[in-house]
Amino acid sequence: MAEITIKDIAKKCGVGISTVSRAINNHPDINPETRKKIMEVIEETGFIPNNSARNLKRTDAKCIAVLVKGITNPFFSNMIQIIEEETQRNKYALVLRHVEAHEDEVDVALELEKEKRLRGIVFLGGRFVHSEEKLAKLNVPFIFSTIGVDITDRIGRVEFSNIAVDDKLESKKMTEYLLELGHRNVAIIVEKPQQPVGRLRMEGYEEAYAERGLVVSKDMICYVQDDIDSYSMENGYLTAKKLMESEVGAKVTAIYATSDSLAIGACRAVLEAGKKIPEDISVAGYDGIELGEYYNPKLTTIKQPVEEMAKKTIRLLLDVIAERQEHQQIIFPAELIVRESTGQPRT
Amino acid sequence: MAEITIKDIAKKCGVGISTVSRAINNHPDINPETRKKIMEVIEETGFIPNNSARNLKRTDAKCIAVLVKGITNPFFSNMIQIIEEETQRNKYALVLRHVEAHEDEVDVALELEKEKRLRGIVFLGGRFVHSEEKLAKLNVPFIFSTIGVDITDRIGRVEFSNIAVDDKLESKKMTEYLLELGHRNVAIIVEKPQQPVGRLRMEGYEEAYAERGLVVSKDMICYVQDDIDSYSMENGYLTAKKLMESEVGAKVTAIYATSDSLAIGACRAVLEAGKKIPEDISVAGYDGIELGEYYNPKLTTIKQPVEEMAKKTIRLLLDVIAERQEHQQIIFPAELIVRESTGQPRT
DNA sequence: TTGTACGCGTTATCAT
DNA sequence: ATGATAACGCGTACAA
Repeated sequence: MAEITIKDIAKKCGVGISTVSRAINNHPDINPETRKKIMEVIEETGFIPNNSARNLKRTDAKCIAVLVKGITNPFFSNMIQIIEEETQRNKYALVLRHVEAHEDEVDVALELEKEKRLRGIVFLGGRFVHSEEKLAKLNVPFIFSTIGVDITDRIGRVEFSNIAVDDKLESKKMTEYLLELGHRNVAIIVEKPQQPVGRLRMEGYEEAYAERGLVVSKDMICYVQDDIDSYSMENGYLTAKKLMESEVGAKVTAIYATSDSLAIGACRAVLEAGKKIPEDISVAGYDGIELGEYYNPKLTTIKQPVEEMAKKTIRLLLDVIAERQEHQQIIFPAELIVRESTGQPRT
Repeated sequence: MAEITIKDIAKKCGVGISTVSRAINNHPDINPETRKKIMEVIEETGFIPNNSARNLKRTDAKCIAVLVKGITNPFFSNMIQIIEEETQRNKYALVLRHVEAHEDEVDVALELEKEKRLRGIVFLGGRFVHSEEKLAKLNVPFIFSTIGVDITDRIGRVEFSNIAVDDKLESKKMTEYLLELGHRNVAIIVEKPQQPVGRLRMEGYEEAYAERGLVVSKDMICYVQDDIDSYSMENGYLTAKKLMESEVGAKVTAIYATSDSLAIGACRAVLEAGKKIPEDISVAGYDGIELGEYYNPKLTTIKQPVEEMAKKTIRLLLDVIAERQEHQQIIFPAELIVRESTGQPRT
C-alpha cells in the first residue's frame, strides 16, 4: 500500500518538491498557473499531506489545544462550541482532546505540546492538583478555565491564568436563598471534601449557616459515591435515595445538590419517595445547564456565564501568547436563577 | 527554547541513540542496567518523545480512530466509554476525534489515516451520504456504527461494516404501540426527510398507520428547524410549541419525538400549554438515553442496546483488521420501553 | 549488547 | 519563480 507523497505529485507535475509545497501552503512567490496545475493533480490524485511530517518541520503553526476532563459533563459542550468559534475567528487551529479519568491532563499536555508545536493550552475541568514543578515543564502559556479554585490561594501567581467563578461565594448565595425561604434543614449533596470543587461548595454552604447563627447538622451532609462519576444523575439519585430512606429524611425540607445533574437524580429519588417538588421538598442545583430549563419542574440553579467565560478564556490566552497581556486570575460572577423546583417550606 | 530530544539523552548517558530508543520502547535486547540508567535520566530530564516523529517512522502502531459527529449528543457518551474500554483491553491505542458539523468525516479520516498510521476507523454519528468513490480512498477497514441506515440498500456490500438498529422497524414499533393505546392523532417530531435517519423513522411511522388502514394527517408531521441542532431539546421545544399553538394542536393526543432530547423539549411545550403528561397528551422519545429514566415523567422510548453495539463494533473491527472475519452488516434489535410519559388517550 | 547511518514526508534555506 | 538540499526527531537495518 504505497502511500502517495509530495514527491509523487512533484514528479507527476514535472516540478520540484518545494514548488508543490508552496502550492499547498499558499506561498506568495509561485506562478499562479503552476499552482493551479499542481492543485489539479493533487485533487485528482487524492493526495493528502502527512500531518506528522508537517508538525515535525513547522515552526509557526498557530495552534492551541483544549484538554477536557469529563466528557460526560454537558456543562462543557456549550463552552467547547464557543471556544471553537472564537479560536477560528482568530485564525488559530484548535486541537481538542478528551482526557480520560485516569489520565493526568498535564502529562497529556506535555506530550501534545511536542507533537503539535502548540502555542497555548486550555484546561477544562480537571482537579487542579498539580505540582508547580510539573506545571513549570509546560513551556507555552496555559489557562485553567471553569475550575473551582480557592482564589485566595492563588493571588499574585503569574505563571498561568485562571478563569473561574467563586465556588464558595456562589454556593453560599444559593444556601442563603434557601435559608431565607425559611428552610432550616437543607441537605447538601456534595463530593468528598478531598476534591477542591466539592470542598469549596461545601464551605459556602457552611458559611451561610454560620453567619445566621445556625448550625449545620451532620445528618444533612450527603457525600456522593466515589466509585462512580461524582456528578452523574445516577449518583444524585443514589445519594438522595439513601437520604430519603434514612431517619432524617423526614426532617429535610430542601436539598441542595452541588450540580444540576446531581439535582436531577435527586429529584427522581424525591418523587419516588412520594414527595412533591417543591411543595414537600425543594431541590436546587448548580451549573446552569440547558437541561435545567427543560426539566420538570424547572430547576433552580446557579448559572455560570459560560459564554463569557469561554470567550474570555481564548482572548486572554491569545493575548498572553502575543505578549499583549500578562497572566491573570479572573473571577466571573454567577447568577442565582430561581425557577420552579424551590419554594417555601410547609408550615 | 531548545526542545530536548533523544540525542540529548543519548549524550547525557554516554550511549548511542538507538540504545535510548530501545529503552523507551521496551525492546528485549538491551542490558537491564543500561535501560534503568537511561530511564532515570529521562525521568529527571522530563524528556517526552515527539509523537510526530514517531508516527512518521512507525509501521506497527496498533491504533484505531473513532470519529464522532455530534458532540452534544449524550447518546454517544456512553458508547465512547465502552469503546475506550474495549479497545484498551485489546491493547490498541485509540484516537478520538470530534467532527464539527461543517466538516466531512471521511476527509478527516483520510487525513488522520496518514497522520497516525491507523489500522482501522469507527464512524459514530454522521449522515452516511458518502460516495463509494471517496470511501474507497480509505485503505484501512472501517465501520459505521449506530447510524440510521436503510439496510435494504446495503445488503451484500463488503467494503465496510455497518452496525445499526433498524430505524424504520423500531420507529414503526413505537407508532404501533401508540396506535394500539387508542391514539389516532399522533404527531411526529422529525428531521426533514432529506436526512436518512429522519426519513427512516418517518417511514416506520407511516407504515404503522398504513397497515392499520389509518391515514396520516399532514398536520401531524412536524419538521424540526434545520438552522439549529436537529436533535436538541430546544428544537423539540420550539417545534412542539408551534404545534400546540396551531389549530390542530387541540386534536393531538400523543407526540412521538424521534429522539429523547426532542421529546424532553416537547414535554416542556406541552406543560407550558397547561396540559398534563400523559393524561392529556402522551409523549414518547427514541434512543433510550439515561436522562429518560430521570426525567419527570419518566420517558417512554425505544432503547438502543448501546453497550452491545459498542462492544461488537470494536470486536468486529479488530477481527477484520486481523483478517479473522469479513465485513458485515449487523442489525441490533432495540427495545420499546414503556414508562410514565405515555398512556391511553382521554375518552 | 551497542552504535552508525539512513529514511520517514515535509518545510525552510539557499542557490539559481 | 523554481529546484536542490538540509534539517525536523525518531526507529531500525546493519555493522561492530
